[in-house]
Amino acid sequence: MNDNEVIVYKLRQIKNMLSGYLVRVLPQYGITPIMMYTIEFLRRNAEAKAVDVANEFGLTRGAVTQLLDKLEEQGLVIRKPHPTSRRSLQIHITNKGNELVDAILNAYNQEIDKLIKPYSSDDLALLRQLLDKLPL
Amino acid sequence: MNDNEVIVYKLRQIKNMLSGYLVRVLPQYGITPIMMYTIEFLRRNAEAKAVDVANEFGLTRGAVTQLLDKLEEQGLVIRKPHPTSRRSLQIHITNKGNELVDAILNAYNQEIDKLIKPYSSDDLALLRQLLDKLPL
DNA sequence: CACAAATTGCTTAATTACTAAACAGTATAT
DNA sequence: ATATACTGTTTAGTAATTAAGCAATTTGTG
Repeated sequence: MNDNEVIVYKLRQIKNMLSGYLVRVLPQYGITPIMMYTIEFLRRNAEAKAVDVANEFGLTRGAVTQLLDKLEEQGLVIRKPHPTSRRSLQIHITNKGNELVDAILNAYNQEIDKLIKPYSSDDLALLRQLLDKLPL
Repeated sequence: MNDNEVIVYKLRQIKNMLSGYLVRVLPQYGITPIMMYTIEFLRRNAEAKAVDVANEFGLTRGAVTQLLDKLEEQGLVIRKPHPTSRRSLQIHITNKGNELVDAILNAYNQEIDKLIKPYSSDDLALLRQLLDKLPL
């Protein structure tokens, strides 16, 4: 295999490892991947409406209604009136929601840290430089 | 953010990008991620039984029965009698199954290739060396 | 301005992927 | 030989999702 093929293969392995970890661990926190991703998305986009969540994840608006129902039942988010449009929602993340996602991300990042444990600090700096070039 | 944090963040972005691509593209091929992964697993483990598929993906045996039903309906695999144990199955991937997965992997790898397009061949060699150190 | 068209969120019925539990046939171990 | 374990299947139920339609609101246009 040439460099290119090996790199593609390794990136897939990284993806499978990370996906697998999330799927195994999230049930312990009582939420699903889409619930986790939604809260993360709302953190990065505080002004996002329900329809934005639908577009971000390729869900229907109906699915988002029910997703928000569950998140709200668990006290992770609160639906609020939108400040400028009465047909839209503004979705507020509760302290509980933020703390839950922080805890999950913390555990998740520790898992990823295990991956890069073999690297020296020189390697890490080099890897960072290389990853910074990715068009993400 | 220090090197470590940036790397963890970038690895997550890579994972999200790859997962998202698969989820968007697989429906066009008429199969689901688990169907795709199952055929890939069976390619790497020609002697695998249904119960091995269940263990590999954390499914119940009942779920695998139905998964194989679908794969067989679409002509992607064939259940065969196991050569040594009459209570087990041997699962044969058809030409159609192999060709389908080849086509998907080809498209998928091209997508990943886009990611690493910015790299010079020196960068690629370096990146490969670094990725080779990952404990995967 | 008036009113048609588009947007937004919600509801409901159906679909899909899955589990849990029970079953039948087969293999293993004592 | 007989109990125990393994393998795959079936069935009923659950959870996440879509599609389609509704109501309220907003936007665009004559």
